[in-house]
Amino acid sequence: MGRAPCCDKTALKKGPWTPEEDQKLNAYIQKHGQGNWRALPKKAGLLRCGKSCRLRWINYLRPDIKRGNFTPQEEQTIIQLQKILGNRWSTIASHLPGRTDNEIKNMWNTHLKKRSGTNPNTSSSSSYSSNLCTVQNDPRMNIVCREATEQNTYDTDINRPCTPESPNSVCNFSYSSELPQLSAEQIKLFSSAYGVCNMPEYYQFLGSHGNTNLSIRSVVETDEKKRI
DNA sequence: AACCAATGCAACCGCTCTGCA
DNA sequence: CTGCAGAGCGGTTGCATTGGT
Repeated sequence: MGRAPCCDKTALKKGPWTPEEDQKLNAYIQKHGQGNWRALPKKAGLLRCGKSCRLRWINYLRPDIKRGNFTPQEEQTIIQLQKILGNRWSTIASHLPGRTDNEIKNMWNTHLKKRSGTNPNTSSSSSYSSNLCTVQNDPRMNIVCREATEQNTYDTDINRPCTPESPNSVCNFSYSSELPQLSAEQIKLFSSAYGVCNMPEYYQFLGSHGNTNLSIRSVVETDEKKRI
């Protein structure tokens, strides 16, 4: 016995959306808001799977979607973040307002992958599921994160804010004691992804802690205090 | 003009994650 | 603690368009 299908596919329409369907979906969400995608198609009078409706809304109909070509700055951001995060498109998309994960993924696969010279076989996403995953392939980038299965203090969702109320959201990156410290360039890359700090100070701070375990939150907090 | 290959994008599929009973 | 349902994510596919011969 296999997994139950998410919806009855036999009676559902597939393929490109028509303007009428877009209008129905749009009208329904304007009136009732997002949520309960499974029930939405029926209520909105659409012969579509809930997943399909969600995708259509998120990637195309949402009012805050930015249309048109990517700016060079956006492209740079994608390249940098992909180096650090791997193919975590939704996380990357959260750094680019108005852009969707699907759009970014397509952009990467069709344009940026070639330009950045990334070998698809060594992308960090493939190593992400291992117990200790190296964020970057450069052996000097010794930021390793422990899987949640090993330590509950690590949270794989970097978007979730680290707050005192949710200690499990602390991103506990540890620096292996046998390995050299990060280069300034690597720190810059890392920091630009998280938007956390002022380079020279941050580099000094990390350098001074290069051989100890530390949490990103404490780095950020200490750095902010220093600047206040 | 006709054909074919390459490209780009929208949408689908299947798996994982999360919240809740 | 466990199992289930719904939501979310990333990889892949299919098709329309574009460019080259």
